[in-house]
Amino acid sequence: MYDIQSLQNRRRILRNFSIPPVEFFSRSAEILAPELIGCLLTKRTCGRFVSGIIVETEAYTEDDPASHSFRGRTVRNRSMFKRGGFSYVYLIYGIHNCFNVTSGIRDSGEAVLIRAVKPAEGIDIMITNRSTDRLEDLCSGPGRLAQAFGIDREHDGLSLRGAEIQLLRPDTASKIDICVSTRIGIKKGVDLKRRFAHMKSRWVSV
DNA sequence: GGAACGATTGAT
DNA sequence: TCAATCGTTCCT
Repeated sequence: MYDIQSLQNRRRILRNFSIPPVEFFSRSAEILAPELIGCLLTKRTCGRFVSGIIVETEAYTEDDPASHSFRGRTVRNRSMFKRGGFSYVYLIYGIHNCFNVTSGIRDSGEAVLIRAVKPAEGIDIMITNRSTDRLEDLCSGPGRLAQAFGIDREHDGLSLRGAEIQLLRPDTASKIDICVSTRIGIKKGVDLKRRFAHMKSRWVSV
């Protein structure tokens, strides 16, 4: 579908973002996770684009009992051991997909879970995918976000500097107030403060 | 081969 | 508070 309004909206959004260098992702998950707040996650789908500004993340490292990589490499978590800048997508509770950004060097087994974004582009697609038109419910939570973007395990292991999914960094560093807290929904590593959220954002989960 | 469980969500 | 739902992991 040729949609001049969508194209104009995309041009306006992309004006302030660009593909970060590989080194951006090669830092440890704890460093990268807060840096991803304010970045743009964008995905191509059926000739259109869905995108949003990241407002909530969580860091997972290999020495962390809550991390999928804690017990080493398996069939499911193998993407976590790629170098930084790739997707790690897994199914949770047999129902929901969760989207992660790998970080660190190759074999380090680190990733950042993207828990929420502020919808920016393709909101009509998100509404269709999510079967709700309540904007706060579209992408506030990892399962919701993946559903809104149409992300599933088919998108596991993709480069986030590639054609299908891109993670773009703002060109000008603006000061963002970030709230650090314990992570959501885990039973191990509960005391580690590795959740990062845009302060007072209406778009974060819980 | 089988059991237990999980980085969640939505309805009650 | 609880059910949904299934791939992965780990144990036998």
